Amino acid sequence: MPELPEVETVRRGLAPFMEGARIASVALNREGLRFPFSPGMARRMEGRQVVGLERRAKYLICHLDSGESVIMHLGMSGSFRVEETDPQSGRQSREPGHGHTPGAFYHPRSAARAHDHVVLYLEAGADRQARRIVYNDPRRFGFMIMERSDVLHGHPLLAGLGIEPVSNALSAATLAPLLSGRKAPLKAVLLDQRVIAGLGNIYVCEALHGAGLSPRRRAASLVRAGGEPTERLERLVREIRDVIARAIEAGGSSLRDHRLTDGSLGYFQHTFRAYDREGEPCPAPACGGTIRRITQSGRSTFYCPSCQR
DNA sequence: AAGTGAACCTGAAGGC
DNA sequence: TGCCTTCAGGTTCACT
Repeated sequence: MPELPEVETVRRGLAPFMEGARIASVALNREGLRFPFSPGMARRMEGRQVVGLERRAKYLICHLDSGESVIMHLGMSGSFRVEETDPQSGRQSREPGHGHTPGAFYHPRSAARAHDHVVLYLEAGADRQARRIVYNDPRRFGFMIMERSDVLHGHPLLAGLGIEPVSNALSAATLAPLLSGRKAPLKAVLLDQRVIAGLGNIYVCEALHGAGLSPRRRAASLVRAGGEPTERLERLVREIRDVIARAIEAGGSSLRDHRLTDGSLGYFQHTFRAYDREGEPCPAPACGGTIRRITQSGRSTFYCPSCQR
């Protein structure tokens, strides 16, 4: 499901409700997801205050005042929703608009749903309502595990991550040594989280189309023999930054599962130029080509053979 | 060593 | 209608 823009959208949706809130209780509705939940995870979260909600690549990291953090990943089909609960009864509010915080979203469909695996119950406070944060994940490729905050960086899941695309660390100069010598297709290398952390199938396809580069080209072909980045690599970096920024702005792409935490849809999918557009005319100016679909290392690639060389 | 493909799991969509 | 196949935004592990 979610690539970096979707995860960032989720983070922005959750942060106003979670940061500063205290976790009253936690319901784990199964033993685990892709991995078992950490031992005593619910108990270790209960009574703790959320001091920050951070994103790294496609990971969400929830920092608690206990000095522990929860590392979360949405896998292919994970999503969060925020529900307001009646502080008196603890049940769901029935009427929208009554006494709810401005900017807090009311969910008319508030009943528990299939695949609701984790529920965080947040305490009411002086200026906040009682709420619950519900994690739903039909395919269960996502996970939540706990780790001490001071050693988070060294956790095996996070330690090997590559360049964060929405940071100054991403540049042709930093990317060049990572592509140098790699004869795998450019598409495959851009999907490698150890190179750039956060890109997925959609945004790699879109960035390559924007840059006019073939997904089949060898990754090393964007680096000169001396290790210097080529003009093509400079262009690719600009496209990556641009497509990620525009997608975040649009609330991500909603194909099937992705929802903003208020239940609304991202709309970046309407601006796809190549992804999922097999057989359609290439939107590049004066190209006249047709978007093709091929398979590369088991994943669909969408590209225009005419303008992507 | 590096690159490819299968596996994990459920649900939606399309073909017949 | 219903059954079957294919595919899906990710990651890891086992092969070659």
